[in-house]
Amino acid sequence: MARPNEEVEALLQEYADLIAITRGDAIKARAYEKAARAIGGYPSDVSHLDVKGLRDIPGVGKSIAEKVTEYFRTGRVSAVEETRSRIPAGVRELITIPTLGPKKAMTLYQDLHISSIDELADAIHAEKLRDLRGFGEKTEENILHGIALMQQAGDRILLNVAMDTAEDIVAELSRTSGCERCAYAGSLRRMKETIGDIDVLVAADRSAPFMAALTGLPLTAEVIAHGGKKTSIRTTKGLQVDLRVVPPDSWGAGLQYFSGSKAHNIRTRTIAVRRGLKLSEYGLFDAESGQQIASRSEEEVYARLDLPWIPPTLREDRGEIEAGIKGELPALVTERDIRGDLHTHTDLTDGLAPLEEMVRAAAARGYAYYAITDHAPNLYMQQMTDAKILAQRERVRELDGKHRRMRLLHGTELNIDPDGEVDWPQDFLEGFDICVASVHSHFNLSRKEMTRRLVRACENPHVNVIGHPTTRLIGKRQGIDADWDEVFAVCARTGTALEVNAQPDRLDLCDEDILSAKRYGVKFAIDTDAHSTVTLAHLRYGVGTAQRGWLTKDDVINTWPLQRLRRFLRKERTT
DNA sequence: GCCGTTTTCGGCCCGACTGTTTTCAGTCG
Repeated sequence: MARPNEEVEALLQEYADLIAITRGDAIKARAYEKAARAIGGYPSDVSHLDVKGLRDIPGVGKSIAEKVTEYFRTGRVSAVEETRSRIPAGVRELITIPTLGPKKAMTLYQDLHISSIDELADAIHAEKLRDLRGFGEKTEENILHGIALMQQAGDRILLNVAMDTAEDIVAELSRTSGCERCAYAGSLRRMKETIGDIDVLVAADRSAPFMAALTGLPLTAEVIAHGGKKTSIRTTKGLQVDLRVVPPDSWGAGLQYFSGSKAHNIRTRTIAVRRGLKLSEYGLFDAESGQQIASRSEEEVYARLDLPWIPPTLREDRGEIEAGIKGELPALVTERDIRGDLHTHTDLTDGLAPLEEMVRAAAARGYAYYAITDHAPNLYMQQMTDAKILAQRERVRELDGKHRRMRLLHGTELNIDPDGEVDWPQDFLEGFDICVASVHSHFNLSRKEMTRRLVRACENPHVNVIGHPTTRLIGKRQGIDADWDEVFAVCARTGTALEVNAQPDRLDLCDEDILSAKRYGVKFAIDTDAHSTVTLAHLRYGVGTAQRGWLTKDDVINTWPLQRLRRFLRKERTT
């Protein structure tokens, strides 16, 4: 997707943050935030637009359009530079700590000259915050907890950020002459939820041109190591990329080796050793004679170990070797199996694109059906009303089947309140084709209360899918605490699907929870929760996560034909 | 800063919760 849009989004968001931190006009800050989001979700490349074209984007007026063109003309925006010079970058970093906002960050900077997360942690431990107005014991505790949460994610970055960079690099190296094969490997190929560094593999006779191509990329900020077999760089975003070049006839062995996981590779190497073989990144060899037995493709390497090819998303030593030996590997769900998205938003609530645009973009993805599920009234900021949702339903019915014969489902994303109740009474819910229900508040109930809350939502005859079930935000918020075994059992019993939310900072349920839930016979919905046409493409991350949870097509309700899906959506209600 | 007009200024997503205060500021969804 258009990278320039993301650059501008980040820049405008930064400016909005800086305005908020410097106690500037809050409404102005919000205007920049809104424009940032609009440009981030804008479906075509904004670097090709002039001021007039930019102003056609909702939320972008004269001032912001001029800043955007200034950015593409000069690589910088003077107004942003000016504000940056007054506020160290570390102060902005402070507001990424959950519960710490712009006001507190500015107080910390002005009164204690704190301008980094480390300095803040030190200051708390030295009890320097005690005298600050607005800061108390609990605040210190919350900040430290927030910092701990962020450190748990460590230096790892979200899947989509790594994927964008990796795909750029692979595309670039593939164009380099002499390239026989090129792919990313490592945890990215296994679709782990966060990525430490990017591994890229090239098959070629000569390595030098590829090493040079990598170190010469515009995104390369620093060369960490530069050799004949391996080169490591750090990107401008601080992400490490390791490139390895192997001879073409070692491609399969190299890809297998560098895809990992470590635990999986230990198992495959042990199997090799037991057979008098040796497995390395260069191939499978006879241990005694050193004769090369297999190496050209992954399939060939696995086959000589009497294993079927194992999909990378399963390679975690979580039973895939045993399943492979028995010929019981699951036929994993793929992106192509998905017939429709069942959780999406429009600009009627907090989405960016109007209904028609979302529908058109969904149809372009080849979906057979598509659900629109805007927020329900209890999420107050969304200002939903009965009249608005019913008017939307009329328009959905009009558009049904009009784009590539794609069928439309009219739904909503309900809010599960602390008692497990949802926004609308049963007779009103009856009018929806599908209801997703999610937790959006009261994250800190006791385990018992939270379990009861989710169980009651599942028992609601109109609730079809529990959206982002744990509500975790990777690196930001821990998931809610519930007796998940009980919840999974109730989901299976009531015919309530659990969502695999594909937003890269959610991936919720996560792979391990999916594995647990599947044992109870739960069904799943892989949804994007898209708020723009662009993010419909995040589906792949949901599919990757589902694969890591060993899901097959049959486990996932939105791979089913519409008729079967509709039967599922009726739950136990008899009609 | 943007938008949409009753075209040139007034409104802009609203309410809950938390922790700090002693009546409310800050953060979040």
